[in-house]
Amino acid sequence: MSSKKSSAARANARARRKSLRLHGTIARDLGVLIVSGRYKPGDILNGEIDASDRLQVSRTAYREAVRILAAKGLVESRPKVGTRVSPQARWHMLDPDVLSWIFEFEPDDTLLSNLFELRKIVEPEAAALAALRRTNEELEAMEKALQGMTTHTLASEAGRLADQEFHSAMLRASGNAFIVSLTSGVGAAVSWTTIFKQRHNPLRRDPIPDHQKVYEAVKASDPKAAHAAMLNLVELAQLDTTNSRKPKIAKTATAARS
Amino acid sequence: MSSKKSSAARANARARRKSLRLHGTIARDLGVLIVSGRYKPGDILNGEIDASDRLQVSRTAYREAVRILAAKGLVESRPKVGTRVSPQARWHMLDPDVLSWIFEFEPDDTLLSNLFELRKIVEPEAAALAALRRTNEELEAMEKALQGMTTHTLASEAGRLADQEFHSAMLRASGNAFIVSLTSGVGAAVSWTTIFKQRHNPLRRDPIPDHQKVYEAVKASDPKAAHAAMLNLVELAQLDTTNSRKPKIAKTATAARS
DNA sequence: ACCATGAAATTGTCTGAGTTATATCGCTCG
DNA sequence: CGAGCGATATAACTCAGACAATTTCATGGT
Repeated sequence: MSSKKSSAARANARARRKSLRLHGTIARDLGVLIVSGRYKPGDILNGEIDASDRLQVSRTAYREAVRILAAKGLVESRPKVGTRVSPQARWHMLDPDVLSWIFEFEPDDTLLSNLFELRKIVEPEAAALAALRRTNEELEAMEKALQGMTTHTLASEAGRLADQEFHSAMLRASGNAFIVSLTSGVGAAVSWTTIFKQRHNPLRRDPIPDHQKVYEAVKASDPKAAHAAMLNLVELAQLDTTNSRKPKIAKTATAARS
Repeated sequence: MSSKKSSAARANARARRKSLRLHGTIARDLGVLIVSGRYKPGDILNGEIDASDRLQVSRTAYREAVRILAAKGLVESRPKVGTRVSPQARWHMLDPDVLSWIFEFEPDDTLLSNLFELRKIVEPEAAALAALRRTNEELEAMEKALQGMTTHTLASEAGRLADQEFHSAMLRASGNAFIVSLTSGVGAAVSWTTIFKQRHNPLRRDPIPDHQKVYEAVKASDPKAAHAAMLNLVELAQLDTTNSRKPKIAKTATAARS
């Protein structure tokens, strides 16, 4: 009786944002615990029965959550030994969910700079490819995104999405399916950049002209110029996030460890 | 009665290689059907009951398989509508499993050249970073892999693994977690290169000296030289796979795009 | 023409039982 | 004393069947 009534309440309480099912929210919760370091590689999760019991969910839901985590390389489970957290090298760091779980809290400085490092490697080349291969359709998508960035303020939700869409369209225009699949990574970084800037840093300069330059180069089918403009754009974004951080001693993980 | 006896037989028959569980083999089978184009984006899979019935497995196992596919971006399932194949842009192309499913059969020419395109972008930069950041441990791993490539023939399983390990160690030495997570992609390409060469193409030239050059540059902490040597290495590998294929109409993506 | 209401279909969740794989321990044998 | 081998315990794995929740779609009322 009581279990039936509380069931709906619990489910509602869990499914905060988005339309996540129960197994989805469990996967997300566990995933965040793992990528945030609360569970460390090598650790063994509680058995299915204990864990599902503790979370007040059925073993089915818990197992499906674990399947999701395993599919993303975060855990590995074997009979008789249990489900253990995989070493970080096996994690699918560029998986959109893993990435969003990492950015759920203020991410590690190292990880953030690593992400920008990859962006600086890939995005300029992607822009160069886009200059050679873009279709008119993709070009229009970029232009539309640019317009979105001007009409809405950049700090707003709509502005942030427009920024993401600009970079996303650029990757799509590269015509390379593997580069396209890096969209989520770029999006996470873009999103975090604006959020961070909004919180800690007054608008340093208007980034729209920099975007415009990339667009123009792609429109003119000039790979070299597109490469240079995109590299410049990403470097500026990185400055906005990493440069002016408060020199905190140890806010999160470092202090809690050992 | 009969169901119990046949159960073990069926499971055995499915779990061909590796220690895949039932849900794993189902996920793999469905995944291959999707990435190979047998199921196209927008298609809706049979309902859980029909599907699990057809495959002679429980609904639980089938559902867990679908969870895996959903976690990799291949499908999306909603109540009342069903489980539909996602557009290719949402697939996690760099997921190790997705990649291996793609390479299960002779992969698409376009996809293969796209993968090499990404390698040519990332690996040289990774080598340059490795030249700056490598630890002695990682350097030793590279040297060990090089030795493995010389002692075993390259066409052999051991030789192929050594080749993969060389590139893997290089990415690890870049010190960038996101670059490390691209290891599977590089590994798939390397693996496919040697397999293809073995099948279609007599050994064009000894690739070991080219590997050696990269290693020397990294050892000497010379990023520019490492970059150049790695780029050369990847380009030669690409030649081995793409160049001497039957001359279809168009070589890569350029023609397919309007 | 539009909005509300209900029914149908599909995935989602739960329960409890039985099965299978595997690490560990203890035994025997060399 | 060490190495191989078999029983055992423990975890994940699979199954079956029921019920709940969600969303689409049609239907009827306004």
